[in-house]
Amino acid sequence: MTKATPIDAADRPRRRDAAATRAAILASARRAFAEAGYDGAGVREIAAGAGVTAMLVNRYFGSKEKLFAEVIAATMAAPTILTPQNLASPRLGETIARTLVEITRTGDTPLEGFLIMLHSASSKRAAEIGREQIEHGHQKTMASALRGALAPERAALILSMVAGIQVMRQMMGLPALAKAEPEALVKLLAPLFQQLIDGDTEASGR
Amino acid sequence: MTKATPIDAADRPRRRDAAATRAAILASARRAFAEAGYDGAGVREIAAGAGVTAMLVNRYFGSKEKLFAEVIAATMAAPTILTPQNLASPRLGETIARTLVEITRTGDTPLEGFLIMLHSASSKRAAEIGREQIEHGHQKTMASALRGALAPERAALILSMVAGIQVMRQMMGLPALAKAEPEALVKLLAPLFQQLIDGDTEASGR
DNA sequence: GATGAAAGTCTACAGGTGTAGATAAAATGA
DNA sequence: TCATTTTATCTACACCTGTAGACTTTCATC
Repeated sequence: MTKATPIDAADRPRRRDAAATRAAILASARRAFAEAGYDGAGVREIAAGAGVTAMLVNRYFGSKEKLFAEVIAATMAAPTILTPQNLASPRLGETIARTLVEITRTGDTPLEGFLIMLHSASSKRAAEIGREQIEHGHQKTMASALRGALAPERAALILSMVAGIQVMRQMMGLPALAKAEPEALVKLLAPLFQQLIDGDTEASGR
Repeated sequence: MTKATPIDAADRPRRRDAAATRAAILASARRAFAEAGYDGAGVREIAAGAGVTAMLVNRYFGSKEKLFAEVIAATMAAPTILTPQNLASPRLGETIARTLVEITRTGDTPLEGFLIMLHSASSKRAAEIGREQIEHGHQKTMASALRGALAPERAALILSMVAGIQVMRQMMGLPALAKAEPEALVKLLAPLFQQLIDGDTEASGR
């Protein structure tokens, strides 16, 4: 046998380097959390993925909870489809839809933070950490960029739709979505997103 | 203090009744799974909620996994907002939106099956059970009731939106949604659902 | 009232969890 | 080359998990 099941550059007996080890643990944790959620991913498993021992994880991050918080913060900070500059695009609805469909098809990383959060939402503490990050990292940013009434609600609904699609397509693997023609989904979703972005119609009229 | 924390009719030393005990366990399990998910809810906890011992749970249901499957089947079978007869309504979009908003506000039971599934989606086995139920209990029913092209995809997207709102409003507790004016959310959501129901616009035009 | 079956509980096990403290190995300084 | 500090591991501990087998209590029927 070669080794255990190491990740990336962790297969060679990495030279003692605190920063690199920390990064390796963070990367392994990110992957493990995305796959199994907060409760499902064990510290020993995360450590093994980074090529170290479980105890080192706590030594670097204090506790599993703090490690999770840092992973969430890191993944949420990465640029996603929901960046402010994207909000300037004219056909933003289609952009969001297309990116979302593509990401949920390939399981790409830009929305990994969201996925981790969804997988971990059953844990109360993890949900709390995730909500904080979503609220400050996405919802408020989007809301301030949207014009018109009910901006916070509209922003939150956009995030809800993203979350819903991720749940059904990536987590549940609902065949109708998982095997759907990507372009067809984009055509269906684009006007929905656009509608929430514009916030037109009877949003003001009572 | 009265007793421990029993449920419903389990506070009085229930007369020995297999059917009633089974039902009590099922009810307790339903509540526990909805709150903590498959992994989060323990057999002992479920049993305590029904006023029995953990071993009795396995005696009645074989295993935790089988108990979960039965809970899911029961909650999914209950009538929800997504029933076929509702699909005949003219302003169905608004009906769905209003019901969804109301249910996610009060935490009412009609969508509890969905909530359980979302909380349990991190467990692979639980997700598999849930997907099967969703697919056959909702998605296919809806799809066959929808007219026009891409019916399966549109049905799945409606379910995705329901799931997304539940996640953000009930599980994450995103303030912008949790504290939003119900009627405002309905006004925002109704046209989105209606659009997926009608399936009009450029769905056919390429 | 005794008997047999049903309903429920007790004890226990093997495995897993996160984490604390002491210990070993490697790198860096003198 | 020796000493010191950093980096990483070993051992261990409480606790919790789902579940199996033996045991005790209650009920219904003869």
